[in-house]
Amino acid sequence: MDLHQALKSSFLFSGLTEAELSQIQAIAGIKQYAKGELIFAEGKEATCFYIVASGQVKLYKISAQGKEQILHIVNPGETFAEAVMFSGGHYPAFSETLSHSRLIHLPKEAFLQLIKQNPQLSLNMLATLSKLLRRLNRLVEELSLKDVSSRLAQYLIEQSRQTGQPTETGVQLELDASKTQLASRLGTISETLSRTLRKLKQAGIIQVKGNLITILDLDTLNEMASGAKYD
Amino acid sequence: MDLHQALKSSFLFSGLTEAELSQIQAIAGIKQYAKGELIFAEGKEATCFYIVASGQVKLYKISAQGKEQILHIVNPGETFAEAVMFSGGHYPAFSETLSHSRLIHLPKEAFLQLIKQNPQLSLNMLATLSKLLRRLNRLVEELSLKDVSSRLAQYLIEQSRQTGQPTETGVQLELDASKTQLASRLGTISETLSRTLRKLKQAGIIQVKGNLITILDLDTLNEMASGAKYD
DNA sequence: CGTTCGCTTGAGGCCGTTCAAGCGACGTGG
DNA sequence: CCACGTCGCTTGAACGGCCTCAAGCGAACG
Repeated sequence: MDLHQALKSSFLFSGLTEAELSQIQAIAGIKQYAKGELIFAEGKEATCFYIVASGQVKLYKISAQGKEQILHIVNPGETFAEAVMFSGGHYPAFSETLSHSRLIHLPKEAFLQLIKQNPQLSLNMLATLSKLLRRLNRLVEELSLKDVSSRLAQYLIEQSRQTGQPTETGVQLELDASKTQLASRLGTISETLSRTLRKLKQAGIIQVKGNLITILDLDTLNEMASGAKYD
Repeated sequence: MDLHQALKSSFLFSGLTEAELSQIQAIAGIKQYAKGELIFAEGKEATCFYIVASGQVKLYKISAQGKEQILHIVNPGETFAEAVMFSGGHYPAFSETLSHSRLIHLPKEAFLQLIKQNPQLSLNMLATLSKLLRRLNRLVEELSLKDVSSRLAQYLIEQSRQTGQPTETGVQLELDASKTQLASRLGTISETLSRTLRKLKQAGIIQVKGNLITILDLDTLNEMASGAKYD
């Protein structure tokens, strides 16, 4: 996927004319990153925002004790750190590649000029930020009000909706990151995730083979995701 | 504060001409709410967003077990539920007045038209959403990575910066809501908050008199807020 | 073949919640 | 004016979910 293609495939730029895309392309750059490379640190001065052309990026926070909480995993075609253009001059979290990645970077000031001139771009950006808000809203809800089982159940359901393959026994899904990363995303640690998976497996709700999971009992899983207690 | 004044004093409408303000005023309505009144329920179809003219509003989620997590407390001049205009047709949380309040409501569709025609309004809205994102980012960080003592310490520090009064012994601040509400905002319950306050009091870090709190040892409080463990 | 890495499993402990009771302030009605 | 209810807050005891620490295991890789 080249720069032009990548820009075109991103939601943020949908509905723009070729001429407008060219304007954006003119200020964009692309760069390769190795796996596990730091893109920016929390608190660092923000100069640009990013689009993932290929690979995978995680946004995360770290506690004083070293525990990590993943805020978001960014997949190809998606943007991140958009919000730095409109408030605050510093990145609010850490960002790191999960695999070999190619990232398009767009300088903050130049892009801000384009937004001011382009109403459609403004509206797309508003929609993008709104979606982020909803996602974070749900993350807060999960962390504060639900236990690990609920969060895992909810994640499995969502993942199965997006990438699930029906099989004889149930819907099969593939974890989109390592179990350690998943744990961090669910606001817990790998040990606890491992135990929780085992619990669901022993209860006959799911089946686990490496990072392939088959949902055997969707009804019970739905109940758990809603926060009901499970014995 | 009348409707025109309230609109004018809101950040969202800063930098607009009188003519533009009139356009907004034309589609706005105002309504009185008693204390504890529900403004909208989570999942209800979203028809408009709101500005607080007077009073106080809480946005919150509720777990299946009945535990409440406050996402945000909205004060006069501030807006809420803006994001419903750009993504999703349903309110993502509950909303309820904390005191007798007057709220301006702006119908979603009509306001969207104004935004499309007004670049400055778009930019203001982008800035508003960005701030919300930052706030939620921090809430996630606190809930996931910090214990109750840290969260309380951070809250006290922020509150003292905003509304603190210097006294002989230290900075005095007033809790902007009941302790039960504060607990919900900090992601805990009133019992735990009560115990945590007592712990800080006994350690000589703060002094508590009703909802007046004096910070005696800001240095230690800062350490606690950063997430360092306290013995 | 040794090392590293991701994952799993167990034991132990802590933080925060749940359940329960008590207290003072406040408002209402007898 | 007092009795009684409610409400917000506090305190105690006990439980439980999740984290910490520690060890072991298989797979990948140099």
